Amino acid sequence: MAETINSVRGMRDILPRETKIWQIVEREAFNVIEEFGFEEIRVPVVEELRLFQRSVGSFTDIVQKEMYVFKDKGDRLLALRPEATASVVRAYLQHQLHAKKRVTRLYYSGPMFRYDRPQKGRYRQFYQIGAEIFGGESPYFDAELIVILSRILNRLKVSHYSFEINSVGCDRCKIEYSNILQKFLILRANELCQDCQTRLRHNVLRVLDCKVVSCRDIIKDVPSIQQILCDGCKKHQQTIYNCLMNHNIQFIENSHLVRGLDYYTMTVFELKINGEETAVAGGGRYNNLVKDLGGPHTPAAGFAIGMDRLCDLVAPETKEGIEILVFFLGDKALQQGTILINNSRIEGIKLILDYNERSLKNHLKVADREEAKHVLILGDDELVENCFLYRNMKDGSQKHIKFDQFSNFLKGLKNV
RNA sequence: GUGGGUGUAGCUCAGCGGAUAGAGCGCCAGACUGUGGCUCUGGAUGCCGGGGGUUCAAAUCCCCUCACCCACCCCA
Repeated sequence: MAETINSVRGMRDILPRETKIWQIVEREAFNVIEEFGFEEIRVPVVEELRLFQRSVGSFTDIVQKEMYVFKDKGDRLLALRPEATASVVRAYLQHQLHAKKRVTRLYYSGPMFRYDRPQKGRYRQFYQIGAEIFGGESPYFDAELIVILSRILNRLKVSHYSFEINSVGCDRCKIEYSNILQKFLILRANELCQDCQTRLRHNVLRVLDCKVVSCRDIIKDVPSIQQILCDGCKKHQQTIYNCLMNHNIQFIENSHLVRGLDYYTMTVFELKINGEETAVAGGGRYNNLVKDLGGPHTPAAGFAIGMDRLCDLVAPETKEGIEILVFFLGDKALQQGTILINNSRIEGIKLILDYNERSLKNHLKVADREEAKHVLILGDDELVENCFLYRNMKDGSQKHIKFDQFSNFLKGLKNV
C-alpha cells in the first residue's frame, strides 16, 4: 500500500458530523446579519503584504510572527490574510463604495491564516464571519454590532456569554494615554519583561494585557484609561452601555482590554463564554483605518466571529429530515427500480440507493445498523405487481405502494 | 517561539525488555436461501507514527524526527 498523505499542521478537515453544525451556524449568522441590512462582500484570500502591515500594524504579533508570507512568480510580496477587515477596507476604497452611500454595511465569511501553534479552538486555517460598518460615527453603530452578535448566539441557543468592553480612546485620548503610560513605565522599564520593553517603544497599550506577573504588578499602579478619556469618548462609551442595558445584554467593562490589532480607536469588545479564557468573537471601532489606507476620513466599526470556536458550542439539530433507504433484490429490480426512484424524487425527502447485492435479511440488518427509519424494497415479487414494498423500521409495519402512487406516497410521508 | 502529554487493529484502549502483540466495540460469513434488532459459532485486520542506536532479544530502554492534544505568548 502506498504511503498516505495527511493534512498539514493546523489545517483540518471538517467532516459531515460537524459540517451539519457549521451549516446551522452559518445560516443563522447570515440571517441575522442580513436582517440588519448588511450585504455580502467576497474578497481574496491573498493580498499584498503591505496591506496588513499598514492596517493590522507592523509591530503586532500577527504581522511579525504569524503571517504566511511568500513571493509569487512575478516577485510580488504577498500574504495569506490573517484577518479580513483590511481586505474589506481595501475593496471599499478600490471600488469607491464610500461615494455610493453614507453608511455602508458589509459582511464576509471565509478562511483566515495565522502561523500559530495549534490548540483548542485554534487552527492555522480558521474561519471567520465578520461584519463592518463604514461611515457611522454614532455609538449606536457600535452597539448594533454587539446586538447582532448577541442575537446570533441567542438563535443558536448559546447562553452563558457576556461581552467585555473597553475604550482605547479617540485619536487624542489614545495618544495622551499612551504618553502617560510611556512616561510611567519608562521609569520602571528594566522591571518589564522583554516583550513589554519593545511594546513600550512601539505600542505601549499592549503592555496593559501582558500576563507576566512582574508586569502585572507594575500595571496595577498605572492610571486606568477610563480616568483619561475625554468627554466625547466617555459619552460615546456611556451611550453604548445604556443601549446594551436596554437590550438586556450582559457586559462588563474591562479597562485592560486592548486587542492585538493597531487600528482600533475608542470602542473595543470581545465576546466571551462564561468560564472560558478565549474569545469567540471580537471587534471594535477603527475610525482612522480607512484614512490610513488612503481613503477619506470614514469612521467605521466591525466584528469578527471565530467560527471554529462558535461551532464548538452549538449542539447538533435534533430533528432530521426524512431519509428512505432503498434496496433491490436481483438485477432486474435494480435496473428498473433505479430509474423509477430517480424519476420520482421530490424536494425534502432523501432517497438513498443501496446497489449492493444482499439477501433480504442482510439488507434489513444493514438498514437496522444504519438506523434507517424508512426502507423501500424492490424484488421480483414486487416487480410483477408493479409496486414497492415499504417497511417502517420502527414498528415493523409494511405496505405495498403501486409505482403510479409512489409520488403521492412521498408527499404523504412529508406531511406526517 | 516556549513548556507538558500522547502515538499499538476501522474506533476506544491494554501490554512497558523475552516466545506467534491482545481485549471490547465495529466489520465479514454462517446458524436463519424474502423479513432487522437478541443470541451463538467461525473469520479477516496491524511497517506497535517514522528513522537511528543499545541488546543474544525492543511495541517496551536511549537519541532524533513527524503528527495530534493541552497550556503559555497571541488571537477568533
